[in-house]
Amino acid sequence: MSAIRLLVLGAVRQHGRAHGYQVRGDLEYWGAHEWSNAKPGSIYHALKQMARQGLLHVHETAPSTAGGPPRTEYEITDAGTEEYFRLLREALVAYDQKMDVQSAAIGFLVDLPRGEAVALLRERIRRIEQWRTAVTEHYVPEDGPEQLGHIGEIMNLWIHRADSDATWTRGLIERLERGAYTFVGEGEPFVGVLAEGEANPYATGERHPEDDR
Amino acid sequence: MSAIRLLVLGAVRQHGRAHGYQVRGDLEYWGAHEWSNAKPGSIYHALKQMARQGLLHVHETAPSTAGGPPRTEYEITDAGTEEYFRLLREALVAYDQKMDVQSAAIGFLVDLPRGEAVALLRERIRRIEQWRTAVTEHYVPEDGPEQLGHIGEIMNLWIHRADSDATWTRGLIERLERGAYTFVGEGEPFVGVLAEGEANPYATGERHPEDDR
DNA sequence: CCCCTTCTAATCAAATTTGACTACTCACTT
DNA sequence: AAGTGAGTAGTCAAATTTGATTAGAAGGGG
Repeated sequence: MSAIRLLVLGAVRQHGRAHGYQVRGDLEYWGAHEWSNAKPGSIYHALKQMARQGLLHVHETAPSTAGGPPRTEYEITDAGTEEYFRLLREALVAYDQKMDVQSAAIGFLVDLPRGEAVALLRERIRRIEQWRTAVTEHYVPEDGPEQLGHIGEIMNLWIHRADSDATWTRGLIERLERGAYTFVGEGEPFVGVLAEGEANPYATGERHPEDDR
Repeated sequence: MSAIRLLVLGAVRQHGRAHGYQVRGDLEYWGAHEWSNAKPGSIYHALKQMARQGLLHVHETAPSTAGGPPRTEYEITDAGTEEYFRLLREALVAYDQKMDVQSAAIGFLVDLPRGEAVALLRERIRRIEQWRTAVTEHYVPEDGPEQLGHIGEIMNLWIHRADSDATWTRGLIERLERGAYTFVGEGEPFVGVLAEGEANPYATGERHPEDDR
């Protein structure tokens, strides 16, 4: 699955109550439109879908205070909160080549108690190592890896990525154990949302380097 | 874009003439169903779509020789071949966090002359470095990276990945320059396809470790 | 001979994603 | 007074992706 549900749930939750454009703004602030499918269409779709599934509650609201069509506000429900934490925990432990879910999870990491975050990251490392062993055993033919020819390079790439990812995760754990960042219940939380009316330095249209792909 | 078009075009091209199930088998042999969206539905859809766009030529063929519904065979057209090489070159130089396109490109690397492959990989490194610089400058706020709080870890992860990817690419270039693998025009090519009737050791259903995600 | 499983080959509905487009307001300019 | 551009908020059709399901043939056991 993609990261869109986690991202949208998390963004709505941080605001308490948010309309689509606000969610979109937050995710742009995070740079999420660069590394995930957090584009307008996907965001609005996810909001509607999750509202239908009872994860979000819909408030019909007065026409916009600042131009544009009337906006619909959403609020996270209990079921939504449950789903949010389920997705977050899963995203943290799951090893996957796809960056989007992992990046989203890092963004919401501080919603968990520090201890649990560290524990989940350790579990992540364990799974990466397990994955590595299994893949190595599974994809190396009996007659030696040469049998695969250049196709073996694909596996090589996976392994390299997995190792690099494990290393990075170890570094993060270390930083967290040294007390980096403010986790839930540790005082004034860091909020990655834009204040009302604050300009978004990373908004779309400013041209990011990645656009050149 | 996803890797499905490159994968399907490349698979059909290697066979000269192939039906959907054959393409599916090849991609499974490569492990592509693990790291890309090469699932039955997507493969058959891509075949039809690319046939409509003139990249593939359709042969209506007699009912299957071995059970199941009649199968449709496809052959790559000149336009398809052109598109194939365009996609392949693009995939090799483009830096993207998503593994699927890159893995697919590595799988078809030997369809290019060795010299060009190396040149494209060098260009890839150049782009990764450029991306790295741009991202670093762009996402570090004036008041120091601390402003971003734990959100900065997302950027940290990207950078780590980019560096690791560049390192891996350098390693591959080195191996290629030492003469590894057989490229187009260098004699008997390595074919990553299943021979008629050969059992697929990596087929779906055998349970791969990654399934545990 | 009938039932069950496996393999072959593909299709379909539903969900998601994309990219372009609509429509409205405000602040300026010509 | 009309036009332009930027920002706000969201919709829509088309394309793609997912996951389940269909359906025929072959093989084996009872």
